Amino acid sequence: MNTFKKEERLNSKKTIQCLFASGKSFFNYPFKVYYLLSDANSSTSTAILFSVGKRQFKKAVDRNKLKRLCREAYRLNKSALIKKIKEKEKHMDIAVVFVGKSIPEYKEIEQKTKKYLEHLSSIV
RNA sequence: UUGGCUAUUCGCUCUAUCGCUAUUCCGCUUUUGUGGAAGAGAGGAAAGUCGGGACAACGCAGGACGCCAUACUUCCUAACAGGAAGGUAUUUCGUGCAAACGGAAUAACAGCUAGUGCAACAGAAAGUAUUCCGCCUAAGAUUGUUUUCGAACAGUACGGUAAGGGUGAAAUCGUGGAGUAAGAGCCCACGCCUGUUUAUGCGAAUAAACUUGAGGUAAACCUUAUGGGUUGUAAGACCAAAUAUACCGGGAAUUUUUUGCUUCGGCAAGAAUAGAGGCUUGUCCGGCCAAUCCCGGAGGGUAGGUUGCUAGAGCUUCGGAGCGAUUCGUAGCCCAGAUAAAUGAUAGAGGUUCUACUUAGUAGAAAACAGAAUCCCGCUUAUAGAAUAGCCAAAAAU
RNA sequence: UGACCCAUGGUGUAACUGGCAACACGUUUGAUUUUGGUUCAAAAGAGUCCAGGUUCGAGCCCUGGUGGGUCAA
Repeated sequence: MNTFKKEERLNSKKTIQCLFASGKSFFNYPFKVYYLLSDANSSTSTAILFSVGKRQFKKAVDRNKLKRLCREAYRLNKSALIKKIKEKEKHMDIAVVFVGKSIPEYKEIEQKTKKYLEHLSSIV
């Protein structure tokens, strides 16, 4: 099922700081992706957060909309990555930062999301 | 009919699939987790944080001052810098010969007759008025001439004069008359304005009579009246986990210490508790502040959860009170509660507006401002488009 | 979420208690020099973030907005 529960989201201050400090990153315009691989220690295999900067988008409406679109795209396309990580018995923290300066269409976001998910699964 | 302004109301709807957030019910397992079902899930401004409350914590009691806010009147409200009704002033439109009346808009609309201050440049003078130009020579002063030695005539300003000129944003009430040497609210009439009294009105005020003649500026200091303690839900309360012992509060018991004498029980003298200093809402008054033991809190560390948290100055219907803001009663309803941040995506149908084709259908396009974070009441700002009412303007028809 | 501050030539700052918006650097032109720099002489460049109001007169006072920044954790 294409669910997206709270456990799959990254919401601890400590782990987020750890991720940005010691995680690796790559660009895939309009996204910048941070990730950190570790051994499996919890029930879930991935935890992700989406971020849109206040500098690019001043209005809260735009930021909310972008985050929702990104989350929707991830929810519908994440199954392949999770499967692969589960086989290897690992855990991955991911942070996706939106770097672009205009709001793209949903289809465009979906394509880019697929790309970076493929990249991540190849790393695993 | 079109356009503008003001006020009020609304600000896309429905269906399917896949999700997210909490709630209720059922099943399985049962600390909890998991599966299914049901109905619910951003706004008129959620924004700005500009007023005002609710709620909470804090101060060692209390008082004075300071500071801040408000400012025509009455009413409404939990309260307000909000609203309603009314008054006054200004602007504007209409009617009218005019006086005036009516409509609309705007107003930080208490007090310079409480005190202090300020007014560049220009100008004589910017505030107890004053003589730069001008005007006058009546009285007094002074110069000259004449002289019947009483004075007369002609000048003058160091005399009189604020009517006129010029300067300025502003020049000591305005217009007309009387008056005078020339002039002046010096006097008179009308007007404006200040105060008092009377009448009407709850009141702001209005009207009449008498009186006064006094420049502007309070979004200058200030005065008067009224109100305000300060800080804010990241306030605060609780649980779990964690635990060296600085510091603080409360209670208990005593005074303590130095030197000298001693019969070792005490006695005598001095010092400390005074002052200074510190703490206490912005200041002052005022208040509190030595050491030992016990109890409690707190610091450090760990950084999670619960609560506060959403049933309320709540919404809707009907009826009453009031010009109105608003309020009273009755019946019904439950309407977001997230926490690195839920309220979304896709597809289809319909409605609205615009454009094109063409003549009532087809095709295409568009849909603003904007996202809860303790909650309410207002204000301000942003806003595609739609509806209703009033006013204004233009055009057309009758 | 709450509290608060600032905005003036291209840049950095002034402007007392409302009265001609000033200074430095930079820019341009000329002189000096074989040329450049230094130095000297001159010139241009703003109407004070925006919109209203008070006032005879606002950079300054008042109101509303815009943009930027600071603090509390």
